Amino acid sequence: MSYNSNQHLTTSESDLSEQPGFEFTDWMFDGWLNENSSSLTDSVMYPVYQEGEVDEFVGNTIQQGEPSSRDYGREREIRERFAFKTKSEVEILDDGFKWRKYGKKMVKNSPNPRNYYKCSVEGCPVKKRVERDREDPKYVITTYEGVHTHESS
DNA sequence: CGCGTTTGACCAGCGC
DNA sequence: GCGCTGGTCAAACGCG
Repeated sequence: MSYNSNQHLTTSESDLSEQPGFEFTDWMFDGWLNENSSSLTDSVMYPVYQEGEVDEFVGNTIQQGEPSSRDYGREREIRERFAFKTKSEVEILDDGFKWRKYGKKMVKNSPNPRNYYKCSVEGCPVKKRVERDREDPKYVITTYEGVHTHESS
């Protein structure tokens, strides 16, 4: 756990539906750790990697599936990974961490690019991906991978 | 100058 | 092998 939610406004349904951006909170970490997130109307977090199983977005729901063979090899390293999607006009959501973009890719079956970010804090291994929901462009899907080795700044 | 973004090149896995 | 794909690197560039 590396986020001090007291410094930021709390997430609420109204905040998320009104604001183009949103605030990252402990709830998101806790939700996935408890493996069952509470739900907000416009922002739902989905655990995507737990106990060697991979859940994937299928429309608005999650389906469990086999981990890809690529993931198998890295299972231990990327245990801490989760995704959530947020209704947002912008993709740049300030979650309290400093990110450096290091790549952009067009992915198959989606007209939208996927952006790759890395936490710019020295030695911190955390990465995230940001892309628009393929069939509902009003939503932004963010996937976090790893655990911060420091506090947010 | 220091740091972040952009962008095409590069790489590794997989399927054929 | 070859080509496709998703992920990363890094050189160039932009900007305070």
